[in-house]
Amino acid sequence: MDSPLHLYKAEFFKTLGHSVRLAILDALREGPLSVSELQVIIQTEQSILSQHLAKLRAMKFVSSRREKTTIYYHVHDREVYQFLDLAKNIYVRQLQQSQEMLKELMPSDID
Amino acid sequence: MDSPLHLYKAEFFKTLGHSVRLAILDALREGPLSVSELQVIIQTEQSILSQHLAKLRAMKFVSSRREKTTIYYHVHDREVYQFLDLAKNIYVRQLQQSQEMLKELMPSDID
DNA sequence: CTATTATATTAGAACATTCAAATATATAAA
DNA sequence: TTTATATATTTGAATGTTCTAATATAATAG
Repeated sequence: MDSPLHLYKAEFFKTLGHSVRLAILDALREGPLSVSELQVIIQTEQSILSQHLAKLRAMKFVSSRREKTTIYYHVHDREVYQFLDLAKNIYVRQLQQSQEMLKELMPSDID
Repeated sequence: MDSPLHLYKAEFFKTLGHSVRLAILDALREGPLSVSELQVIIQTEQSILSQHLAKLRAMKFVSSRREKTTIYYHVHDREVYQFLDLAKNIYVRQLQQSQEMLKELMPSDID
């Protein structure tokens, strides 16, 4: 049951399971950005950003190329955006459902 | 940057980031199954299975209904399968790429 | 060479997740 | 009731992840 492939799949999703890493992928939607450009957008410590980039690199979500001292990152396989958008459909529905449950509970009194 | 929605997205992916939970979703592809049926398929401790089912329930990936003493689980939103299949395309390509890199390194000698 | 800029890596503390075992709950049958 | 069966929850130890701070590397300019 816990075949290497199952474990790999789990790693794939774990890699996406962090808000900073999702923010990085979002930021790279329109094209490559350097680490310092990402730093401005994502508003996070240099070393934290680098660590998260390392995880995305390890899982081949992103690749980098150097230009003088600047390193530019880009998304390796643009299909991830289709994938992230499909995910969005699903979790938006999940959230809406929670909302509806809340509304059903709320309207009368708070108890 | 770390808005509640960003954090929710991350939780969504984290929930998928475990081989047992992925195996549960896979097992439920063809329709509902009881916990004991899942236990046979996934070959895991009762309490561990229950704990993972709880996480999938919390994130609304699955719902359950009771029939006498048996509890049947089903996938809440079948679009997750489209989504999981898209994910598969992506990580299979990622794996292939790693394979190619390995082959490029191997053929000559081991050093 | 040395200093500077950009980025990466490492080490350890803080925090979160998972697992295993024990216990709890819910239903039905006897 | 009591017992049996199916599943869920709780607790603490083991393990894994993230963050912070410090240090390392790589390229260039001076």
